[in-house]
Amino acid sequence: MSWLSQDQLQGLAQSLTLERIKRRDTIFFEGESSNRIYVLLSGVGKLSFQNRDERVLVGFVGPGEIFGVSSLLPHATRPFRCDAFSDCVIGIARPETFVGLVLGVPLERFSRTLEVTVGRWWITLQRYTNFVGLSVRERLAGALLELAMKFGAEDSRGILLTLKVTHADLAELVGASRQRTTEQLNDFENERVILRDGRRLIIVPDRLRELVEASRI
Amino acid sequence: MSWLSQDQLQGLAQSLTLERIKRRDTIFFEGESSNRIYVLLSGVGKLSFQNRDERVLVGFVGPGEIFGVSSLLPHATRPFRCDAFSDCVIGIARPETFVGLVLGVPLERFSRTLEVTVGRWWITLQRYTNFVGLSVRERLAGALLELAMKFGAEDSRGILLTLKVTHADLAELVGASRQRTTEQLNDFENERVILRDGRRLIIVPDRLRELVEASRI
DNA sequence: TCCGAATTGTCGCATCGGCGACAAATCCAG
DNA sequence: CTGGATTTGTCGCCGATGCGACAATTCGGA
Repeated sequence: MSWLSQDQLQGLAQSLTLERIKRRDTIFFEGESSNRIYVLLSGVGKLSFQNRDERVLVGFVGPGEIFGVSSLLPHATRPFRCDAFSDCVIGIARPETFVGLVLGVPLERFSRTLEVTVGRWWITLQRYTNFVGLSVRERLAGALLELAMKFGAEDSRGILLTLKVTHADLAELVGASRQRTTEQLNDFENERVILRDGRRLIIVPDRLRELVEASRI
Repeated sequence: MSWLSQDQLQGLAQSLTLERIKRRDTIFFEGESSNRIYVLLSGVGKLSFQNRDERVLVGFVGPGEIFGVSSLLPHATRPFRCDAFSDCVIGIARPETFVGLVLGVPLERFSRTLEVTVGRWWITLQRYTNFVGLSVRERLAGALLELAMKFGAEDSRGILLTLKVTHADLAELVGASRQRTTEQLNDFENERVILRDGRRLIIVPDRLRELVEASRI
């Protein structure tokens, strides 16, 4: 914790609420709204989430690390859950207090800065973690949906992708072969999940979302 | 760009250097040291990197977005390269100026805060993007190396993992089946890339690194 | 407009890896 | 110390997907 001045350390120590967590107990659940930030004082934490029927272990938290960071983003919910991998002692703080102490800036301002700068990482990380264990079909569905959100224009038939991406681009995006991507896109077209206007894609978000949700039961 | 006050917007506008980039030209390369931050004023950018022999497309950058964010972290190099996916107009700023304007805090302070809070996301994102297109063998090698860095203790024979992880844990971490993970760990043991002390793992980082590097040619 | 280049469509084959099933080894709580 | 629970080791089968090859189509610059 040597990144703080002596004063800051003292201030932080005072505003932390300490708690002991037994091995395998949960510190927070995925989907909860995030209004606390944590410091791991001793032990090891485990970040994970449930993707379809399999657990994805996102990473471990070591002593001295700060976690539960989604509380620093605007209107964020926990994307992962955190369990004690061994017996832990944690410090709990309100994000307002934490940011005020460490940076001397109001949380709201810091939040917004985070959002516009590292927000993309956040989104991208969620895409990648979600993709673990999913088939090409599902990864592609997710990617199309994300593209539609970002580069879509309303159309009578759905959302028109204003970005002219080749199948090879999409393949690189979802980590699949070009051929498989072509085949899957054709399947989607047959199922009316996407339409084509020349080489432009029109996405029917509702149908696509069904596919993605189906994988998230 | 509505997240800034009128004053801030003006200040930012003044300190941005504008540049036009033609489609397919590169804005920055992976591995470069990051000392500039960018705002995409028009066009679309593409973030990608080369993993072994295949390109991984990490994501697209849309108008109004800020990119090249690794320049906000201490001693960072670009993890991805950025190309203009269509003709672009970009604004370039020094990170010091940007942070001063947006937050009114010295860059160094902000950097450190970023590092201890969202730094883990950064690392994790790199792990996940690197894993795309790799075999279980290579993913496992990478994960072991990461664990050794984080939870390792020096040992005469290598790095002793102080974390007692089961094969099932490792499997969840790399997105593989438990059986496959067991088999691969045995292969590693036969190749003397890892050793065992009971159920404790001892990692020989040099050998393991060879495996990971081999995949990165 | 026209032609080479890029993109899309479609095979078949080889392989990686998931999954069920079960035995063996090891651990831990009483 | 001991017995059930957990973890590890090992099969065999099979589906998903990568990859090479090539034709058909479409695009975009001269």
